[in-house]
Amino acid sequence: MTSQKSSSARLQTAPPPTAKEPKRKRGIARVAKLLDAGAAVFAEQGYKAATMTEIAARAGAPIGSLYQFFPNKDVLADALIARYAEHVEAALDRIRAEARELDGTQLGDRLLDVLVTHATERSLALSLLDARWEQPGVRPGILRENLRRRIAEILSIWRPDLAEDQAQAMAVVLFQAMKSLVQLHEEKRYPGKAEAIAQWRGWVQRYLGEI
Amino acid sequence: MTSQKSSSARLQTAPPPTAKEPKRKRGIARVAKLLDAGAAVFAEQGYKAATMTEIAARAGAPIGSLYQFFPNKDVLADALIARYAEHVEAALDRIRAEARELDGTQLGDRLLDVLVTHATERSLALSLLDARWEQPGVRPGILRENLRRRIAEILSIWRPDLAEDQAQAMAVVLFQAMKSLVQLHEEKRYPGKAEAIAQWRGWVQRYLGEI
Amino acid sequence: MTSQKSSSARLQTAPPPTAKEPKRKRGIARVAKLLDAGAAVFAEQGYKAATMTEIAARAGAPIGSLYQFFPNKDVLADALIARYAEHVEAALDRIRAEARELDGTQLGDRLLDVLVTHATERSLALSLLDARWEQPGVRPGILRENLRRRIAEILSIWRPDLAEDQAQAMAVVLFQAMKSLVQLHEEKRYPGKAEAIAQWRGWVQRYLGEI
Amino acid sequence: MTSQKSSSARLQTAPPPTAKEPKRKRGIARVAKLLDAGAAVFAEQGYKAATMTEIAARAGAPIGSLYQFFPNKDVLADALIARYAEHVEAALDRIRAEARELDGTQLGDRLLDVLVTHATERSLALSLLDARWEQPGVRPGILRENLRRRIAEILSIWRPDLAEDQAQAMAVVLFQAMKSLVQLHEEKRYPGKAEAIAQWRGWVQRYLGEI
DNA sequence: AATGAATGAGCATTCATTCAT
DNA sequence: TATGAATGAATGCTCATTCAT
Repeated sequence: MTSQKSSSARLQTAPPPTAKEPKRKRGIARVAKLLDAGAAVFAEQGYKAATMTEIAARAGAPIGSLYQFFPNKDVLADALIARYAEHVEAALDRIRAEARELDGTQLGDRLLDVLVTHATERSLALSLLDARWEQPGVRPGILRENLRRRIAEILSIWRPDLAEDQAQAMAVVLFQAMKSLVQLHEEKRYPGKAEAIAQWRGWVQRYLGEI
Repeated sequence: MTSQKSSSARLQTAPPPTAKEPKRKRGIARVAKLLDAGAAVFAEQGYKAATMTEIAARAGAPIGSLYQFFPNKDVLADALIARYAEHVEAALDRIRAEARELDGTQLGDRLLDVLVTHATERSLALSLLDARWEQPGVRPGILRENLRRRIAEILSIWRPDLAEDQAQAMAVVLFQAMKSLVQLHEEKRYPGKAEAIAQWRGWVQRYLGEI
Repeated sequence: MTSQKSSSARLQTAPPPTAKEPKRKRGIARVAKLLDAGAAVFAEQGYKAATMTEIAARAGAPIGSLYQFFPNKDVLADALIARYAEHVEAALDRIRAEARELDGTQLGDRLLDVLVTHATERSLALSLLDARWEQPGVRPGILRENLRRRIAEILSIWRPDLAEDQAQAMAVVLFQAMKSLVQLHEEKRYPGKAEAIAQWRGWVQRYLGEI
Repeated sequence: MTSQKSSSARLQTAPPPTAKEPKRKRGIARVAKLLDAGAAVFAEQGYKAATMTEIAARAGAPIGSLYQFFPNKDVLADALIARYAEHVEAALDRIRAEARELDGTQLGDRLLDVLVTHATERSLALSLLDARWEQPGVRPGILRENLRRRIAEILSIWRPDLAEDQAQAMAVVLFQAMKSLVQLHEEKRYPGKAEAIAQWRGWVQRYLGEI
């Protein structure tokens, strides 16, 4: 009575659903549109409030198409995280490659830019990196962990004499500062915004300069 | 968000629904319990995922009773914000009263503590102060604005020579730092947590010390 | 991300959903109507094809009401089985009480009547007792097992010298004969129906008479 | 069940969709595989729960290919019935050819074997011959009618002095007994299974022996 | 006034069927 | 002709809110 799918489903655990790679040109464009729409809606409304119907509508796609590629809401969210993670990790890798040649001010700037550029994804970042969402073993937590580790690595390359746990703690601080800057950017308009953002940057630069 | 379909709505503007003030002792206690339950559930699940039924259940109250005092979910959320605002504003007022006698380190500590103490409400704070909740004219934005203004006032009292827009920008930075510390606290457990929190505090103290 | 309900749900396994007992008069009547509608629709269309919407509509109830009492389709089906089981088991108990005084013809007739009377539930029986539906540990299988055991008991009381496994095998045969008679009754109209039903009865009577 | 909304349907009656006869060797093999897969899936899950996608997948064929030969689910089901009917009718024809030389025991055995052999199709038979499915003018009813008529013919040949309506009623009884034996076989495992099956056979043999 | 059953719009998801490639 | 992506109506189920008791 309980779900009972294909007979095999009773024996082997069904494979965890994953995003399907589009094969034809049309599909690739559509998946991109769906991801964009998903990013926008998740960012605006949060995971729970975002509706698959609205995401599909905003992508100009029928609901069935959305489900063709992303068999459920979780998978879509994961795909979004993965896409975002790629950007961010690539950016961090680039910084790492040149870390040795940067001074504190430069490194601070470069790190802060990682999350702040890509205006499109900035507000998604807020959702994705949010510590709430948490469910053990699920993506956002892994992403945060991952990013913090990469930042710590950059710090260790940058100042090889830094103790490992020092680098770790600093990475946490820096990562928080990076997210905070996004928050400062994203809030709609408030007195002192521009100046505050400038101060925040300066603050981070000094934090690294003092090492 | 407010759906409001009472037939009269077409003719006269219906009065905006508001939380009902409890009159008797019994009511006061019940409202407190409902608010506590609401805070807990909103904090755990977020606004959308929180259900009125669970909130009532967790308060040990019948659902009808919940609606007696809070005619809809929005009103409950607003009431939660208001209650939280009271705490926080009171705390800021206390700091303001003694601002003149504090040095940078002390002021930093005191400000940071404002959001971090009250462990119960800490994760609610994250929800409430989140820039994403935004809905034009709705509470969280007003609260943020309000708190930033008060912080600016404290700064002006503390360093009377500070230009007004300087104080304003610093207030934005400090408020962001305060929220960030809550985030650092609230995320479940991650390497470097304790040390990072300590560094964050030190960072804020220095920020104020440098003035 | 996966469902995440009340925080407790993460720790304790959520209690398996069960039918809610109606408390007020209105509810009792409504539940009865819902069960009748469910019986009709399940009987006509089978478990999978039956839709909750149609069941609610046929009971003249809004869908929400259906779910108020039967939190999901499985629970409704289980309740139906339970209701049916009660009738049938009671009928078998009555036969058992007088088994000793019956001759083979009488016992055969009485057993055959158990499933055939209650015209309303006759076609539900076909669904419920159907060996397909099967899913280990789920109701219909348990019901069949149960009924066969009771029939075997009746046989043992009726002819105390019967070996236990003899009684068991005979119970299987008789139970199958009982279900078959329902099938003979339920098929809409076909040549020879009345006479065939009579022969089937006679056949069963002789089967018991020969013991 | 047939939804049929081609625009032409409003003007000319659309020709009822039918299974397409495969022309080439490749097609014949593929159709056979599709039918096998269909039989398996329908048998396991029932008509409604079986999905065209799974049937195609299990046949290793693309879904488009399935629809090439069977323009909708009903047509596939009908084709399955037709294929099954052929087997069974052929088997009955063989019995008819030698009916005159059989005694009751032998005839009973031969008839019972008709549905019980072909283990693969046994559980499909349960689905196909099931009196629910009924939809006016649809295949399973016709098949049942057909089989009963053939059984009646066999009886008339076997005992030429049997009145026609006597043969008819007996055919109904025998056909029911044949289906019941399949049910006894198909139910997974239960105490007394083997012995009950033996008794059922004996019972049918005696039924015919008494004529 | 207090309660909790009743309501139904809305949500995630499935799947028969079509049709562009 | 053969394929499998695309489509959207239909399904099971939830939950804010109302209202009879």
